[in-house]
Amino acid sequence: MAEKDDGLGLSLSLGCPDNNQIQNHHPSPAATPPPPPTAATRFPLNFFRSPLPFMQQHVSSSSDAFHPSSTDRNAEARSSLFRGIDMNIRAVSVIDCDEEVMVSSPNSTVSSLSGKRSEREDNDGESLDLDDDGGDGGDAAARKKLRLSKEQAAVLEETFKEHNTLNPKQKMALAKQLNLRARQVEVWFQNRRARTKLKQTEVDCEYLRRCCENLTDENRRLQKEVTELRALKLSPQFYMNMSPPTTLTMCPQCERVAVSSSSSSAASASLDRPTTNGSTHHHHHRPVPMNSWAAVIPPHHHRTGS
DNA sequence: GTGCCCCCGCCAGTTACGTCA
DNA sequence: GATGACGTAACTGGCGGGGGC
Repeated sequence: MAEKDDGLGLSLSLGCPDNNQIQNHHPSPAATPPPPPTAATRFPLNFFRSPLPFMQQHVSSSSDAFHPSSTDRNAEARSSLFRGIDMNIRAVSVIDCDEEVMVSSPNSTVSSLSGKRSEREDNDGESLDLDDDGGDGGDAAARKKLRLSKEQAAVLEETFKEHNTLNPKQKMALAKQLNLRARQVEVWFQNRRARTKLKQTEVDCEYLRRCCENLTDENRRLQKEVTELRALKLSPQFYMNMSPPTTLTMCPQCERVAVSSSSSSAASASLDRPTTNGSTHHHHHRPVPMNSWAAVIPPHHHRTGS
């Protein structure tokens, strides 16, 4: 499938994953304000998650500020016990919307009515009766799909950019504004989050693939270098006059290893990853060579202090 | 304090419908 | 008009968290 704008404003266009790009591509939700609505960033992938799975943090709590009070939830739950049934199953709602039925027969033949699902259904009063033409009987009409209008989709998108989750009040308000049912708004947000996550996964995969390629190249280069050095082992004079082609350096603070080379693209070999807060690792002011060239380093540089 | 139950929101996976080439 | 691919609305089942008892 050809790469195209999917309406999410997402693409798989990744540059070389150097630190800058990593930073730019995976901005921290906390540190980075929502980007301007350009084509590429209209709906930022990292709206609610870290760049890669191994850096992913639990995000569902990010919307805790919007979570309803228990009073609201219980009130809604109580009232929902007596509410109607979703438009898509009204045609088969041959059972009474009786609290006792709902509770005691959670696994009735009408699976859509089971348990919390039925209780969750909301007939928001003023919302559209989307199955108005329905009632045409038969299970074939059980699910009727609605295509959201462009205006509705646009409002939902705008709202999603502000919060990727909604509390019940926000959901109800939005549903009322769009003349939809709250359940539809809820479903839209769930699907939207899923789409965002899927896209982010694709981006992550692409990023990791490029990292793998770069490391493979670097490994190949180093193997070649080893071979060359071994070949030169018998000519120490040449060896001594040779400038070090590659230096493995280690941060004395965190003992991370980085590769720098005067002859290679050092950025491609960096092993630093962006941190979860979007900042890169602290600067390595005094890299400590780790390879054979490290012989020139005074011994005290390697003290660990313990 | 703890355990149980209920309710809720969310997610992953799936189904089914609408659209388009 | 039939068909397959694709996007997406809607559904299902499970899980974890919060609150009440």
